[in-house]
Amino acid sequence: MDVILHCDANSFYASCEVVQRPELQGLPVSVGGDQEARHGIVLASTVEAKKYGVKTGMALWQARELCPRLIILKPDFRLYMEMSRRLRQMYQEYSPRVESYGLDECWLDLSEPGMTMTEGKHVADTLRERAKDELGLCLSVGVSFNKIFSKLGSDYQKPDATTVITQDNYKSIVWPLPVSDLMFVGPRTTLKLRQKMINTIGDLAATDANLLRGWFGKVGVMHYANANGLDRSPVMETGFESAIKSIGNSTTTPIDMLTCEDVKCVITLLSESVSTRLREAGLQGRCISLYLRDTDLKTVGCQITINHDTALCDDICKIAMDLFTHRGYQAMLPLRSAGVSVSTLRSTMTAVQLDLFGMTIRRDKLEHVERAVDDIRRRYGMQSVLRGNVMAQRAFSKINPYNDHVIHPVPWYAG
DNA sequence: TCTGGGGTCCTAGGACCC
DNA sequence: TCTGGGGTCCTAGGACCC
Repeated sequence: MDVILHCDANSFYASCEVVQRPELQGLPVSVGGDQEARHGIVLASTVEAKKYGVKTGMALWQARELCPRLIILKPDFRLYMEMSRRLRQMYQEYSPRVESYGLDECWLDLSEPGMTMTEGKHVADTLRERAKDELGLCLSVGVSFNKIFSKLGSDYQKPDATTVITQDNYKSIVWPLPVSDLMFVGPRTTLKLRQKMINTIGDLAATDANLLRGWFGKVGVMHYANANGLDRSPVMETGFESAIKSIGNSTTTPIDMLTCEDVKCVITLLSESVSTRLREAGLQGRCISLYLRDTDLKTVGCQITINHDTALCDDICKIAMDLFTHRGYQAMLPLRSAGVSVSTLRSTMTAVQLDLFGMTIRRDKLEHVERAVDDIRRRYGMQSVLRGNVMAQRAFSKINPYNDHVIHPVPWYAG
């Protein structure tokens, strides 16, 4: 029988902090993202903080208004990654197929001949006990016959609960829930569905699949299948990692970017981080994207595909700046946020064609220089080497996209 | 002074080639 | 010379996840 568990560590970031610092137990604690920028948000909160209405995604200043005593901590991703690793290690004792979904969620596939939902629930309860005893973390677990329903089950009751959704009871448990509870049904889709009088997952399940295809394309067909318990996407083998498709950094600056020089400074910093991360991953790419957000929060993105792969900061920065200047984005100044990313990636191991004009040699030299800088920065910190145009811009030079970025991959789209 | 940052996939239109 | 179909690549934008 197919038995799939979805384990969700409740308030993961905040809980990790409390585990490490027991004196915070019982106090309202939140972990805040990006406190240096103006619009830091709440990444996670303890139960005590939630009592005041503090929620994930809320601006930090709003959270402080709701709860003046709120203790706001800087995120410590090293700690979260370590706790995440220990959790996964525990899960792996129960299944050879443990698929991570972010740092705090996993699917476990217990399917095998003779397996039952009852046994699945037993494993779920055991995991919750062990997580509490051995790691100090609280889990909510969904047990079901597919990934979508097990995920829904782990959201159904929290914190610290197991929910079992079977072929026999899903119509009574799942169908009365609002459509927005279904994975991949976000705010926009919910709104569109509501306008068509489709409010519950049951309503969605009863809607003609072709109608949904007409409204939402192939994603609509996926919604139909998910609502009807027809999802059969596999839980990936432990250790499976999907290929990286893009590497990028973006940042909301401490003060608005007012001039082209400001923008250049920020784009330089972003490009340096992206370039270093590409080298670390052994990747290079040929599609360079620029993203900008102005003070009205209007965002635009543009991209260009060049005729060679690159991981050079020099290239990435120059091309991103070309996009900025040659497409009239100066008109968007002042800017609040900017991003640079590289996609259409290839492994550096893949052989490159040598050109006849010495370009390859020149690029090799540049790469040597950039690698040397990587090395110095690894040893003495990111600020140990700064470009001239960056050093000149005091307000932006302390932005550190490389250190701030969160390793938090969320692959898999059931489409 | 109102949602940060890092990703993935899908779609539609245009360009270009056969 | 004109027309149509099909495939692929590129770009912008939308939607979703944690």
